[in-house]
Amino acid sequence: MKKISKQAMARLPYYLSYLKDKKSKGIDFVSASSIARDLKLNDVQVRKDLNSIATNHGSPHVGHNVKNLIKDLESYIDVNYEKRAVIIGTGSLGKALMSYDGLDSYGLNIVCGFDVNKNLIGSSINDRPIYDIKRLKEVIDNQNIDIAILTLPAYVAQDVCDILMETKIKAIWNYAPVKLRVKDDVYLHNENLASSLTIIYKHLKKED
Amino acid sequence: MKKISKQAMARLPYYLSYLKDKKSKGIDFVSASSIARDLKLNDVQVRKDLNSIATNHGSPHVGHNVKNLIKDLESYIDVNYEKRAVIIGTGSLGKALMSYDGLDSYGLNIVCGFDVNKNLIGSSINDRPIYDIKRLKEVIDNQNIDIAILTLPAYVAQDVCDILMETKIKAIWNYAPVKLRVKDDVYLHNENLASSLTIIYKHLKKED
DNA sequence: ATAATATCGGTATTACAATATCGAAAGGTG
DNA sequence: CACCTTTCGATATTGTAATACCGATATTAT
Repeated sequence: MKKISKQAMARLPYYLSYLKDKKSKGIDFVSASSIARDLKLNDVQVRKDLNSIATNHGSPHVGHNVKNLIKDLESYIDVNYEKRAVIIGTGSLGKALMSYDGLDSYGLNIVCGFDVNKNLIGSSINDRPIYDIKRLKEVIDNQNIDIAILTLPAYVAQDVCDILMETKIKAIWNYAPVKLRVKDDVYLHNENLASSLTIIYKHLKKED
Repeated sequence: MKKISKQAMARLPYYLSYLKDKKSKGIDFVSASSIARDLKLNDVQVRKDLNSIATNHGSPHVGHNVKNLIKDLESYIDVNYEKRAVIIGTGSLGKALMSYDGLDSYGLNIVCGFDVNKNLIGSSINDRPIYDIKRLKEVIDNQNIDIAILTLPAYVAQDVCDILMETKIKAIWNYAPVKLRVKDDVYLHNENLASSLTIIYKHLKKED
């Protein structure tokens, strides 16, 4: 499998969703050109992306086999292998993500949540228990947790992150608006809803 | 105000959060170099970003005035002016975002939700009512809604989007994994949690 | 007062992703 | 059966954002 850019990686779920839709409509072949048209991408870019992940080539005037492409994408993204995650911080965003099941189809299993609030500890959201944050290391190490989703206030994020560095965690999906220090072997991915809003606002102002 | 890139725009909330933290600790001046160190960015990049949005220059060996920078960032991002939004599709993700109040401080007011499900219509989440999706145009046009947040299944997204094109909506924040067709004067911003997951998964696999 | 140092802003340069161009191959059309 | 169209993959080229470099300036230290 070839190495592809982050941006290309981010496009894969769009291809997957698009192809599943085509498959459900009984369409067996699609060309890179038509994908590009429908997803508003450049056709060369689509071909490059697909070539990086597909095991078979497309053929001129026919395109790619839809079922094979789906299989290739799913295997490349690795949706069929269970990834175990925990949510740290069950405030409004953490609660929100614990209630959200939309990533199930990507093999993500949110096992439980953690908090410091005594009133929340022991309760559960969407059938997922909330534990005392003191149990972080114990739970992560014993329950084979791969991913920690950080949905907590900025000022405690680094402290919790430091505790995580003592565990077997492999990746952190950070929603706090800070850049965290992590060990080299832990992958850090930053998400920031405010970043999106900032971009949207700029476009609102243009019209005013 | 100079034009800055999308990526730079996405960094602004990090600067803002960082500076507010410094301010709360009683720090009055901060250098671009130290910001770069702490946020793990390149110092030249930070200077370029700050120069684009700041009204005052920083001075050598002193840095920038924290309070002024915060003011400049807030005014550039436009957090003090209320932006009114609706959530379309109150499934698990829509419900999640309606429960989330973290964007209040960015001036985002989520006014209400919309759904087709008779059981949900008339109820409310986090004190925000859920209306019948048939009332979309009426509510958006009469209540000065700027932003529509789309949290609905991929196969209905374009249909709803087409209805939105008949309203006064100014921007769409799309969480459905499809690329929508919109009018030129409506700004479309795509968000895809699966894109982030895809990138994270790739790094998990490396270590295995 | 003078030297050392940290920081600034502006101007290259580099790196990387997106796009344009091209010849070849497969299928359809007159 | 020859020709046109669509699509392919490979190889430039372009465009944009990140980074490195450089001279200038302000503060601190000797």
